[in-house]
Amino acid sequence: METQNIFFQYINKPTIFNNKKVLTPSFLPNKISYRDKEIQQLTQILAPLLRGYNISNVFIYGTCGTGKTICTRFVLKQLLEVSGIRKTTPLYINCKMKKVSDTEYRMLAQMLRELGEVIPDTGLPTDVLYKRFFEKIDRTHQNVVIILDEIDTLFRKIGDEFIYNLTRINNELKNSHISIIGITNDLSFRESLDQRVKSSLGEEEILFRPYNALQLKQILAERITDGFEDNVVSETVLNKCAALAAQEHGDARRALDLLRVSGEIAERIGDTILSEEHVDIAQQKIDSDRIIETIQSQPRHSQALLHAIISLSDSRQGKDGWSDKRLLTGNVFGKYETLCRTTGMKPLTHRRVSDLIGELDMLGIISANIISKGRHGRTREMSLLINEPVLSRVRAMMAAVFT
DNA sequence: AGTCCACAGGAAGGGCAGGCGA
DNA sequence: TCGCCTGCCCTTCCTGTGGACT
Repeated sequence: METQNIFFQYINKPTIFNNKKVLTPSFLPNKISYRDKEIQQLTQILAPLLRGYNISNVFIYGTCGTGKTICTRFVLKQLLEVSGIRKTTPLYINCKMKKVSDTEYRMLAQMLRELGEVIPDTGLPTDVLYKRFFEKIDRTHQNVVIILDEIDTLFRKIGDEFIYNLTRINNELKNSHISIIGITNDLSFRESLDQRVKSSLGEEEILFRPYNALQLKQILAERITDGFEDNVVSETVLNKCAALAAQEHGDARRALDLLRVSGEIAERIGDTILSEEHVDIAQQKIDSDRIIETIQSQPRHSQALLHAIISLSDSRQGKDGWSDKRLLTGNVFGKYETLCRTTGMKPLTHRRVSDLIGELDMLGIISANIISKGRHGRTREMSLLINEPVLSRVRAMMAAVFT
């Protein structure tokens, strides 16, 4: 008897998606709603490139999911379609990516790789990388537009010297020009910049305001038409996704994620129409997945540290008043050392663990504030920012890793 | 007012991995 | 192949800090 391929059931199964790509944040539509003014501003700034003129650096800011990145990509795509006197090359770098923008070396290496160069992870002096980068650009007679997404992260990690070097180098280029488009969610970021960087980077500024629920609804409706089969998404579900995302400061990316994940959940359980329950499950799943992925990508010692924090936090539950189990650096470090010993790991030093605590804080997994206990010294008091039911998933993950 | 604690966090340096050039 | 150089991760050493305690 002939055996059937195990994937047949999936091939023949009817899908509720028409084109799932349309529902991903990376999809670039032909038209972007409610951003005409911002697109026009950016177009005007970039337009001189077509005549071979140099352009100003641009600083784009606005909260999460307000269309900063997609509008920038949209305008650059349009620009590249109309060839100008001098070739334009966009270099897109997401500064939040680990192992990409942690150091000056890695940033330069990433930009050179985007330009087609082969660069080792380590071994070369940083000034050699600078030299190669500028030679490469100058040799090829082009306008390089460097888009630094989440530029605030870059500044926090490696300071402003890198950007300052990039902006200053235009004086040395004979045949090419570098422009920077800095994108950030952090509205207060610009105020914290060094004056000399501020003056060179923020020559032009564009502010993206959050979408309201009605605008989000319209944006979603446009994507639903292409993304889903007919009559899969009801008005009620559309309203719910738009309303939930509007609560998240008008985050369109969040709204799209909600829709797509809701669809995936419905499809997996064999439903042909999206319901509000699918959206509820999707909302939980998105939050949960983001945290789990972040934790999984951490080095083993960071995970052990988090495990120690969760264990301490658990054993504190139900106790009234502050006991010696408070999540203070000393207690957490003690627990971490014990955990390392039981699992055969060599514990890192107090100094290093202190930095790891800072990193977990920056990732939004824990909150760590410096407090003074007077005569009993200064320390950091931590609290977990992960709530149930995600915390249960994290506990299970930790148990699997450290037993 | 001075002391003291328990760290925070800066600076310097060691070990390792990897590239370069002779 | 080998010595030298570099970046990265980590340790070691050190100074600074805020507020309770004396």
